[in-house]
Amino acid sequence: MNGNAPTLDDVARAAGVSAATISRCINSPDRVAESTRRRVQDAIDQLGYTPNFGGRALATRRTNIVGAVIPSMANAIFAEGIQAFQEELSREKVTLLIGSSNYDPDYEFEQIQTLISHGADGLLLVGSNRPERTQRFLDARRIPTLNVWCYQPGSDQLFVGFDNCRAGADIARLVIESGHRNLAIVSGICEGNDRAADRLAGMRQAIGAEGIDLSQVTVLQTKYSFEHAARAVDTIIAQSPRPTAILAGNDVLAVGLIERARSLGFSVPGDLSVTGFDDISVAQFVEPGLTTVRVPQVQMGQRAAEELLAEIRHPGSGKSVEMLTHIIRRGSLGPPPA
Amino acid sequence: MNGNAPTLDDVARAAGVSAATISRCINSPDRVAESTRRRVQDAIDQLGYTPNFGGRALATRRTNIVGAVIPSMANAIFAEGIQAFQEELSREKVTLLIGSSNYDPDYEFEQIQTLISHGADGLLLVGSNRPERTQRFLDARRIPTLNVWCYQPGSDQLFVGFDNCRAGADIARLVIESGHRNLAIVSGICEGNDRAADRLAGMRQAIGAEGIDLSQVTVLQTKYSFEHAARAVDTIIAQSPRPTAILAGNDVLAVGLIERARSLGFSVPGDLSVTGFDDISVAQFVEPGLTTVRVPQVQMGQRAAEELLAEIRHPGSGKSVEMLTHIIRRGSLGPPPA
DNA sequence: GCGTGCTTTGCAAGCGCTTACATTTTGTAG
DNA sequence: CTACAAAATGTAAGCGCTTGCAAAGCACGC
Repeated sequence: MNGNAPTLDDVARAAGVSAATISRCINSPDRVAESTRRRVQDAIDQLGYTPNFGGRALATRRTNIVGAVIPSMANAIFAEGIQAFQEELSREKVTLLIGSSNYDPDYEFEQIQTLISHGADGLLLVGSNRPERTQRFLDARRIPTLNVWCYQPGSDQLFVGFDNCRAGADIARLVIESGHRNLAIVSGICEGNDRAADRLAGMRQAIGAEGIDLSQVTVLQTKYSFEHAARAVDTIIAQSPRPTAILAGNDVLAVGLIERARSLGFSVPGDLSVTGFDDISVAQFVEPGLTTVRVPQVQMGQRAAEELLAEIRHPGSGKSVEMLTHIIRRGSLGPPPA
Repeated sequence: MNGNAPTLDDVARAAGVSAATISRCINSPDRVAESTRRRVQDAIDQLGYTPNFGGRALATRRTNIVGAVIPSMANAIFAEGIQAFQEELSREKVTLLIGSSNYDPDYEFEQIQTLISHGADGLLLVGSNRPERTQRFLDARRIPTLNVWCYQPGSDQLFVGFDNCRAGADIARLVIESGHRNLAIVSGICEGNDRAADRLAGMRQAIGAEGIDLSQVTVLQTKYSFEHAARAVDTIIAQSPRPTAILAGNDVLAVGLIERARSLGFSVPGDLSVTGFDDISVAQFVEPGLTTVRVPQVQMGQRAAEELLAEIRHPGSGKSVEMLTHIIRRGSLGPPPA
């Protein structure tokens, strides 16, 4: 913080009124006369005054900060949702403090502590299965917390998300309906990642329900990158009988799969169909376009902001919301080769 | 912040010492007797005490927060650099507060004010040309500030970045050396974006220097998205003589260009060469791979953190650093058609 | 026993802000 | 023109923490 930052008193002196009036000008402008307000505003602009956060936090016992911990900032999946979340917050003059956990529960806990100790009034977290310890801490502190990207009906926690399991089942069913019986799944790493795990579970469930022998379905778990997906392709095409469709746990993997398959000389979807999950922006620009599950990121972010703020302002008033996903059909899914 | 959070006084009472002693226990443990320290620590653990951030900020006039304002969180370009920046900061127990400006100078100013009023000890900003008003505010407050993604030798501001103009010239020169004389440029929007403007300027400069008539080179400025790039292609291929190479101001545009060109039946690079800028991860996965300028994002983020912290702790000690870019050659650039 | 210099602790004054309450100004009806 | 309510503004008491300063405790040598 800066030594020469102007304070309320400075502004008060400049405007010739008391500090209290300045404070009111800022926090409840209608309780102050029009003329004074203008004078005060001038003084504020003149001095470049900004309220001191510490002082304010101390006096109101509110920080107007909410924290979010996302698995990673280095990829686009969470970016749009977080952006929407932030926009919604800033409309309410609430600031967002972001931490990233690198998909590591311990690191997530650390980040949560940091956010709390910086006074976060509430927390946005991705997914829901976290270690005992983390949950205990959250409960003990009674921090309003909201989970996104998943939805668990009947839980006492707050969710704004969708049912990954069902969505996974939906896309698997579509693939089967297109005629495929030889399938492979390339999932993200499921450990510590309930979204990935649920998607996979949903896919398997649907596949089993359609009467396909699950033991014949290769499942590969792989890191979130084009490269890792490419390697998975090599494994899969070596199998016999060769799968005619690969279900990917997310779009990055799917794109990686497609690129690799094509550069190996396979036609997509002629020889091999591929589906994704997330509908990130490359999904429609890859050749062929990716058939995938559209996740309503932006609405999710907005709604999460609304509900979390509600919960913060009036504990108990935030509601869980289930969002719906739907499948976007593009060229990457076709019938199996004859 | 939580209503029932224990305070210093609570701990003091529990431990049977004064609040001052507790404070010292936390901030300079060696100034307090071993036995007391243990007793105090017990009380702290017992109560689950965490220092109140507001109170502390107020008293020390330090927050250990640094702010960053990036143009957008919704794309991957800044994500990796910011991630590195944050990792470096958290090593020093400094927290990062992120704002995004949506490429809008007014909004950027607003975000800067928010960050400052939340007590940011220093600021990371992208690019360097901002409105008079913003600069005045920054100067008046004497906030340690560091600019990334660009480099201006001889400025009194702090930079950790590279010379966009030179890099733009480099890639243009490479294209020309590959034999192309009919060029088009698809740039990002330059207004309020010195990186885009500098890249474009560098390209034009190099093109002129190679004896090509600049008035024959179409320059399109377009928004940052695959779609907008696609539209640009339509304009460019309608020209006569048709350009044999398109220089894009960034990789997203370049990828959009390639996809569109190919879906119109043009071969890349057979009929049309394309180059990008940034080297984002899709660049190597698009078909053909994108010839582009590699920007050392991660190092930039790390180094920025170091220098900014230095400047915060000892004003005047932060140094500007010029990073180097280099060209990554992939398949998208070839000789012009015969 | 006492003064000396040290370590350990407590006291109390803020840091900048909000807000309940007190006071002044203004508006309005009688 | 007065009386009184309502609106506008001021006063001052904290919010939880740090820190300069003062006081107290201690070991030591004389």
